[in-house]
Amino acid sequence: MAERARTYHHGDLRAALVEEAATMISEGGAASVTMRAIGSRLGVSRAAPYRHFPDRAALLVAVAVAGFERLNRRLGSGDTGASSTSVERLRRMGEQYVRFALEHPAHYRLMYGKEALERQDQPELRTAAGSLLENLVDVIRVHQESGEIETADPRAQAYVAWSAVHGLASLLIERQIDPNVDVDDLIRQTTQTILDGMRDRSPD
Amino acid sequence: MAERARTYHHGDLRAALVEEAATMISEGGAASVTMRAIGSRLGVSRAAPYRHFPDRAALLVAVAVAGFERLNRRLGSGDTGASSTSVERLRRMGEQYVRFALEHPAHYRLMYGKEALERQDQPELRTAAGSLLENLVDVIRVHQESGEIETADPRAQAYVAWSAVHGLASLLIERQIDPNVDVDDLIRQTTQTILDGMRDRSPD
DNA sequence: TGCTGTTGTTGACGCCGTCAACACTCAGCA
DNA sequence: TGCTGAGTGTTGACGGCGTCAACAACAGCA
Repeated sequence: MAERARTYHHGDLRAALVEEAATMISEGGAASVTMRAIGSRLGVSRAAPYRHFPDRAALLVAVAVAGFERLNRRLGSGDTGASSTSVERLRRMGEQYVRFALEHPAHYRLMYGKEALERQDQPELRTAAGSLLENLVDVIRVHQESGEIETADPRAQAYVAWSAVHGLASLLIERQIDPNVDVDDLIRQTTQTILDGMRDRSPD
Repeated sequence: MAERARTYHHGDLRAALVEEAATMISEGGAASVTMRAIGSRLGVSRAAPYRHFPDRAALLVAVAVAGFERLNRRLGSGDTGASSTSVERLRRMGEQYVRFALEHPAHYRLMYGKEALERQDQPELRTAAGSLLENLVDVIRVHQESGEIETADPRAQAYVAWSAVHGLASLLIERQIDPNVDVDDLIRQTTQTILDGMRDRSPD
C-alpha cells in the first residue's frame, strides 16, 4: 500500500477506517467506535469519515461485512480433500464457526446485532450472510447424496444447523453458559446432536 | 397501585419506568429508550429516573429481567397435566420459546444483547436466565428417566437444546432467514432434529 | 408543628453524530 | 506551464444525549 508520506490526503482512508474500526471493536466493543475517536486514531478530523461513509451505521455495516467474509473463508478452508468421513467436515465447520465467534466476540455480535441492521435492510450484509448459508447448503447436499444424512430439504437442514451453532456461539459470548462447562465438549456435543438428528434412520 | 392524583410525587415511578421502557422498546427498540424521553412520557423530569436507577443501563437490565420472568412463565404454563407424550412437552417449550421471541423481538434482543450486559456481570439478569436453564434441565431429566431420550448429562443436553431454539429465534429476529420459509415448519423441524439427536438409540 | 429523609426539578458539563462552509491537493487539459 | 474542477480533509456549529450537583416539594413521624 505504500506510505504516502505525511500529506494532506490520507491515501486510503476508507480501508483504514474499516480496519481501525475492527481493531477498536475488538478492544472496546462497537460502542467505542466513535466518528471522533476513529478519526483521531487515524490522525484525521472527526468529519473525514463522512467522505467515505454516509454515517456511522454504514461504517459499521462495512466492518460487519468484512467479518462475514473472514468467517466464510475460515469455514471454507476446512476443504482439505475429501479425506475422513465427510460428515467430519460438517462437524469441523461447526467447530470453526463457534471458535471464530469466541475469538472475536464483539465483531461477531456486530455481524448479527441490530446495531448495523437497525436502518433499512442492508443488501451487502444480507449477501455476505447469505453466501455463508449457501456454502452450508452445498455441503449438506453432498452428504445427503452420500447417504450420510437424511434426504430432506437441504435449505431447512442448513437453517437448523446454523441455528444450533449460532445459538451456542451467542450464548457463550453473552456468558449465559456456566464457565465450568468444557467448551470443546459442548461444541462437540452440539454438532453431534444435530448430525445424529439429521442422520438417516429407519422410520419408527 | 391506585392513581395517586396529580401530585408532586409520582406514586410508583420505578414500576412505571420499567413498564414504559418495555413499551418504548416494543415501539422503537432499546435505542429509543432515552432518560429524557421516558421521563417526558411519564410526565416527569429527565433526571427523575436517577432516583430509582443508577443509570440507563440499570433500567434496561430491569426490563430485561422482567422479560426473562415473562418468558419463564410462558414456558412453564405448558404444564397442562402429563398428558400426551412427555416429549411433546419439550417440543411445545421450544415452540413457545421461539414464538415469544418473534412476538417481542426488541425485548428479546435486549434480554440477550450486550446492551444490558456491557457493564460488569449483572447478578439479577444472570439469575433470571439461570432459572430458565434450570427449568429446562428439570424437564429433560424427567424425560431421561422415562427413557424417551438418551441418558447423559442433562445440563449439557439443556445447553444444546437452548442453543438451538435461541439460535433459531435470533436468526429469525435478525431477518437472516428467507421470509418465504414457513416459520412453523422450521420451528418443528428444529425441535424435532434436536429431540431425534438426543433420542436413545442402539449404538452403531 | 417542625424535622428528616425521599423523591422530583433545573442548570450545567462534556461527549456524541451530523451538516455546512471552507481549504488543500492533484490529475488532466489548454 | 498554468488553470480548473473533482475529490478529500478541516473547522464551526447545532441539537440530543447521559449524568451530576444544587435546590425544592412532599410525606410521615416526633
